[in-house]
Amino acid sequence: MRYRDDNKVEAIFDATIQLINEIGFSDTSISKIAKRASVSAATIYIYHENKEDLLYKTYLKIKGKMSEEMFQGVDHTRTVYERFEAIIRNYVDFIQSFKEYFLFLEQIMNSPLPQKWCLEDTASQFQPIFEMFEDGIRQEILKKEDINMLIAYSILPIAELLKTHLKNGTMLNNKQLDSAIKMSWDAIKA
Amino acid sequence: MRYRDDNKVEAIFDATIQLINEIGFSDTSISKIAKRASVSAATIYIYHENKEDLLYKTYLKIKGKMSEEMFQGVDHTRTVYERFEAIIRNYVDFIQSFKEYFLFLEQIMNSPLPQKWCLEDTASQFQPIFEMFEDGIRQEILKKEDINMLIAYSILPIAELLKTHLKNGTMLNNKQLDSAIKMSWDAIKA
Amino acid sequence: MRYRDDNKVEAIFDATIQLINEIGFSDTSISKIAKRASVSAATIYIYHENKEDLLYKTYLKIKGKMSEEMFQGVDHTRTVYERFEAIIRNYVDFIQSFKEYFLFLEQIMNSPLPQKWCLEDTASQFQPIFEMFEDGIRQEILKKEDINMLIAYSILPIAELLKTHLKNGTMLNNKQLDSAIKMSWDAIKA
Amino acid sequence: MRYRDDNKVEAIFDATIQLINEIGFSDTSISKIAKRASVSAATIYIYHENKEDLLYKTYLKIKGKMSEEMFQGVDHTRTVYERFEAIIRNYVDFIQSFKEYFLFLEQIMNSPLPQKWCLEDTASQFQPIFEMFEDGIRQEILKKEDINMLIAYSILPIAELLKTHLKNGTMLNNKQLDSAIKMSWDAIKA
DNA sequence: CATGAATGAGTCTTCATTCAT
DNA sequence: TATGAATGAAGACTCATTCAT
Repeated sequence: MRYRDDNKVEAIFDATIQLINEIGFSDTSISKIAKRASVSAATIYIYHENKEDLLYKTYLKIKGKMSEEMFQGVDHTRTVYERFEAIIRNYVDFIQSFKEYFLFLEQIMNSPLPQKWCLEDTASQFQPIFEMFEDGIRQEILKKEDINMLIAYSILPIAELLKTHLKNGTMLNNKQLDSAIKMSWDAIKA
Repeated sequence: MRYRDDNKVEAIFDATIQLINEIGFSDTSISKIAKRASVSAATIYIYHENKEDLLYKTYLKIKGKMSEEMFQGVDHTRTVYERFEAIIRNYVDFIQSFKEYFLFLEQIMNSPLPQKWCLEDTASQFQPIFEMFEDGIRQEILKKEDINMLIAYSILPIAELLKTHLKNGTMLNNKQLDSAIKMSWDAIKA
Repeated sequence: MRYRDDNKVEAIFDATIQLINEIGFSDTSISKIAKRASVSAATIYIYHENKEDLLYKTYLKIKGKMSEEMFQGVDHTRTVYERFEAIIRNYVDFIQSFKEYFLFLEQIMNSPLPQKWCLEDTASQFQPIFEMFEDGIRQEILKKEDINMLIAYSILPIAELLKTHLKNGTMLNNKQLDSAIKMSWDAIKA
Repeated sequence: MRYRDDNKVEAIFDATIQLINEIGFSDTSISKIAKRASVSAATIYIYHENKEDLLYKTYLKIKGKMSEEMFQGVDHTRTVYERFEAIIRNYVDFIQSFKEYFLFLEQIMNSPLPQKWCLEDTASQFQPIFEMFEDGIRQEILKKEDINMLIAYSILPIAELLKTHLKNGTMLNNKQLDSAIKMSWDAIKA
């Protein structure tokens, strides 16, 4: 008996993300993914039940990677602001290091797929964000608003900004990033 | 000869938006659109060169509708803050009145299609936003930041918030909207 | 009541021949013909029952034109050889003056369409050829062979030769034509 | 994996030729070919890139078969006349044994397809004919004419004659064949 | 584990034709 | 007479998926 060939699995994962970013959802077929991954289309079905399952697993893997990167060095011993800044800087690093992952996620999140998948479960992965905001509210450092609102005003604008930069092929410099962090903080601070 | 039937054109437009929102890009086929619009698939090709052209025209039409709604009552005689609030409230009205249009746009904007279409031209439709922010900066009311940044911190969070509400089937109440507007202003004011 | 518009009829006729020569049978559609003829597809159905009828009428018209050209100045007062040479020279003139007609005919004649159309009737148009050969045989000037055979050895080679020239974009010069006529005569003379 | 099924390939080949001869170019569709070959339409695309590629490969295969048959027993040790007669008799055998192949070729050669395919390369397959004629001219046995002309007067009439017979459902008897060979020789001999 | 072969169902698109004007 | 609109049927081709090896 032979073992799971992680090279192939990885190649399929990469090909999927690349193609969806390059040509979009509706033009990305299993056979194109297979070709890009230098693998037979049938091989994909060894590791994934069907096309949607492939997308879902790809999505989960990226989301995992993202939360992993996002919360490095973020723990309860730090102040709310320290955690806030660390999370944002980690997020920016993630987006810039794994552009394709990020754009893939954006595309998925704006499609009807998440509805189909009932995605509450993944929320748990982002627990540290909720905790940080809750701590901030409790300590009266942050505005007493719904946490989704705090996210929408502090984290999402950063993502949006980077998205624009990625699409224009430009880079966000340190000064701009500092400004952005300041604006995020201004928007949510009490 | 028969005359151009605008009902058919409209039905195709509606069906396209509905289906893309319901089942997503890759599952929306011309024949499904035709069926939903109670029209022959061939009829679609009378009014649209091909599938992508159909999407593009649909996109343009919605974008037009959106800018039309967004700037009602917004003119240079108003203060920066008045214009700011009006635009945001118009935008919120648009999103809530034409949920499907909004979600369609989000889906398009996060796909690789816009890159293909080279969309700078449509920026002109949103001139009033740029003017408002430029005026605000000049009058030292607003932060001296890149305008994309101001947009990312004041307008997009609102969209994001509403997106969440739409997907959850909840409504944004007046109090929440007032808070949001305040947060937007806090984020960008000098 | 309006009258038959011969310009339109002619434009359709021309467009049909052009397209069939350029892109072939299977790629020539009514709508392409209509576009080339600057006419609505529906207009074609005023003058022709259906697509096959269009082809058939086009074929007949060309065949008529061809026999008309081929027998100019050919009558019983001339000797067999005179008639023979005249017919061949007329035929060469026809092919060179109306290349498209000729190539269209060749294409039709090598398709299964003639079988469908039962084309004995058009043979009568080429009566003078048969008479000439019959006279030649009776006068023991020509070989006592089946007339189709005499045609195959005297007239068809000329057509074949010109076909090659047409496809290469070259011209048959007078010397070559004289040689060809000599070879034709050698092949069939007693 | 499953192995390449040459029966399927052959069935597709046969079906293509049959249909093109029976109903012509424009009515022969991939799905009809598939049905006739008892194969899924998709299977055709495993072996052929597209419809035109299918036609082209079919054409090449037939042309190969034809040259193979045509030059059996034809070599330089034979006299020019011996080679001439052998080639013609082989050709006649080929046409009568593989009527469908022959008619298919005629139909292709009179369509615009060959122009698209730039067919000089296949000329090399028919080298022995050119060599025979060149030898004949050098030995002053044959007329000093362009070789295409010699072909047009000696070989093509035979093809034409057989075409007529095939379409009428009649057979060329030995006496007729002998006459034809004599006429061919008369036309080209010095 | 891996894959080329195979296919029914589906894709987008064009077809020949008719109809209302 | 002339034609844009309309469409069911069919076109070529690709899809996601399965199977035999």
